Amino acid sequence: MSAIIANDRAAAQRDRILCAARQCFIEHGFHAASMASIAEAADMSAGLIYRYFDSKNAIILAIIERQLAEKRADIAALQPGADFAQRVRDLVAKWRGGDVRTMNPTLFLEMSALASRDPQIASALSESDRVTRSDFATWLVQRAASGSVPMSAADAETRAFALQCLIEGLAVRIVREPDLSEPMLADMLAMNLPVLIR
Amino acid sequence: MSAIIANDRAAAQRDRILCAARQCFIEHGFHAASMASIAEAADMSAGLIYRYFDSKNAIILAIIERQLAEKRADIAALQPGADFAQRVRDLVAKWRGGDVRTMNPTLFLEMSALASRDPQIASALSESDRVTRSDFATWLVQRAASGSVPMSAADAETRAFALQCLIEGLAVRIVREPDLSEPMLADMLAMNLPVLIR
Amino acid sequence: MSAIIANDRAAAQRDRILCAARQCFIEHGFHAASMASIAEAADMSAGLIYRYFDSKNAIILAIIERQLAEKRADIAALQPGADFAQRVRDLVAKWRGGDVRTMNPTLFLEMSALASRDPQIASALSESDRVTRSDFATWLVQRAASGSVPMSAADAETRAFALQCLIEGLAVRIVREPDLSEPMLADMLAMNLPVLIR
Amino acid sequence: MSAIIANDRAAAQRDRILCAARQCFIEHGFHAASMASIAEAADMSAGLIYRYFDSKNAIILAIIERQLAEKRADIAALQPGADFAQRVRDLVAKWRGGDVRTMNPTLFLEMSALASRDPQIASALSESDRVTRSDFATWLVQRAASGSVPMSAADAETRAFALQCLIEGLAVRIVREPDLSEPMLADMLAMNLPVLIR
DNA sequence: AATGAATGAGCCTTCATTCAT
DNA sequence: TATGAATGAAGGCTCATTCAT
Repeated sequence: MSAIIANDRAAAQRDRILCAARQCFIEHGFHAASMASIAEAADMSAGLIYRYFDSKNAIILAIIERQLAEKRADIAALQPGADFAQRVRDLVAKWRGGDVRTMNPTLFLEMSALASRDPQIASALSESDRVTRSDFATWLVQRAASGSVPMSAADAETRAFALQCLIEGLAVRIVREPDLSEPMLADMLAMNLPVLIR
Repeated sequence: MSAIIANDRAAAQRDRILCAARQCFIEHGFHAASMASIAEAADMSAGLIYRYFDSKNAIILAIIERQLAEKRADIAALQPGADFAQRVRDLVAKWRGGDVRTMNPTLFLEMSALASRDPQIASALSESDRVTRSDFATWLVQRAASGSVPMSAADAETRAFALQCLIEGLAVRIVREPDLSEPMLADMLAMNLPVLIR
Repeated sequence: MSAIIANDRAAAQRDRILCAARQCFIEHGFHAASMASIAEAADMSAGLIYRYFDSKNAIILAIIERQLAEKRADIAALQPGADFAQRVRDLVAKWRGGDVRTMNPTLFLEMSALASRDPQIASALSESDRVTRSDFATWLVQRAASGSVPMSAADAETRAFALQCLIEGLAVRIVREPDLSEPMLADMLAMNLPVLIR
Repeated sequence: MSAIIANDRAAAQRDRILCAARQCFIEHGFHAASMASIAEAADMSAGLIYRYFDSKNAIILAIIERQLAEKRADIAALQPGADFAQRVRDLVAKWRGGDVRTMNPTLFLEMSALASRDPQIASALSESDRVTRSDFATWLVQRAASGSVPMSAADAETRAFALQCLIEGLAVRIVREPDLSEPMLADMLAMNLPVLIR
């Protein structure tokens, strides 16, 4: 049992570090955030971090993996009858509000940029995105099945793909134009979501 | 005329530096690309770069500004009858092909991420995006006017906004899933573009 | 107590750095002395210095402040009956002998030159000099009071001023003519000091 | 004759450079003044300076030598009956006024500090000071001879030495306390000069 | 488990100096 | 004679990482 306690402690420490790192990465970017700043944010010594992570890069990787896991969990939790448009609007609101638990758009962009340089990150992201899209397509098919008009798997995949583009494009927009007109955003979603998810 | 030659040389040097920097930034990211690596790519000494740019930051800024100018020029060159879907497909093809002249998707992501930390970059990007959207909306209105169904300015703006999201989301996709299924991409565009630009 | 030890260590490190820096500054001048050379003289890595001082400039400032404090302490320790002429001769002997604890004449000149460029140093020096002069004038008044002929405050200040000039001029001399004739120096002091301090 | 013209031109160029360098050295110090700044102040290209001087160090040396020559000329021009106290007051006034032609006090301090590092400069300064002192002692002897009380050579030398200390000490004072009380300065000179030069 | 002192490599930048023109 | 582009060597400083305690 002491092993479990120890493990729990280790997990908690890792978590403290990852949360602190996330904050620092969002604020300064992966490269500009120093281990010292992460240590300070995690309220521990810089040296201690290396007991839980091999390197700064390992922290980045862990953050990315955790992010992907959360995304997948979100989709798995989708109810067939969910009001998807509302969920997207909520998501964007969280982005704009700087919510701590949701994927941070700036971090999302940096993570993505990193993928074109680090093969490990690249395959993690592309695999995750494929799975996510597939999960979501399944959800679309089931939702359609419960309605009057069924949807083919291929059609669902294409729509899932379009939604990925739209939502991620929205993330880019939020970062580049933080004070984007709210009504235009709502109009845009109202115009596109019904077409896409039916 | 010797002044022109001199100016030409200076302009050529600046250009050499910017191209080299672009390559380095794409390969390693803004922060990880060292002035030394840029100098090597530009085939000159590191010190010489400072005759043409005040700092590494100034180079980043110059690249961003040039990128924005090109984007705007592209939109200004749009013909009313242009086959927009085709153009988007071409654009994506260029992204995938690593075209040197088009906006590089990875660079685009880093630039965007940078905006959430550097106010100067932030305002440059948000201003540029606003202008671009407005220009494109104008193009949409004119195009619609030449057809049977006119389009309100507000509607056009919303559509332009949606297109920004779609295209930039596509850029994200290309970076994260470089070997995305080509047909799915075509299907997606075929499904969405007609709705958006009419 | 471990805190005290830690603080002691930090203070000792700061001291090591300041001593090393002093040596380097004397040998090469403020500007020509590199952080690397200071680090080597202090037998530590260059990076470590920055744990104890914010910048090279901060080191210069610390050295200056320490120097000023010591000067003031010296004057404060002056006994009313002190043989001042002897003290000046001792001082000059220390200068010539390259004593490590006394104000180094070369450093004194560089510090002074620096004052005409750095406002912070300028005000530190001018303030210190004013205080030093005032302290010394007080000493002169008291000394005169214990004798038969009292001395006015203004008179004392003027004499203190003259002594500053004389001693600092002597410092300049020692630097510019290191092998100045010892007897002439003694004669000069014998001729002037009695007039000045009475 | 064209050779003479050429030489004149060369001399004029050297002079332009030295004046510019002097300004820069005063403003920024020997080390901090860049060749580029000197070139700009001399209104010529940086490269051209190297046609007239071997190196930055050579410029420093030339300035020092010129300074020494001027000092000696000043003393040689002293009239036996000159009001020396007045001359010293004038000198100090020029220092405070930032006169361009007189020896600049800050430069004087830097030059002196340099002497403890560069043997060439060291010997130039010490030789010059010795000669200057001797010249001035001769002047003192002659002046005394024209009065009622003759002065021995040794006595004159000691007094000349004392004056060097006093005046150079004054230079230090002016640099360190630019807004020194004018009356105190006058009092000090009135108290000391009569004793020294008789 | 935890600290934080210490290192060393590397970064951006400056600048004296050279040289083709 | 004159320019100014170009170089290369430092220089000050930061920071990921290690290690004695």
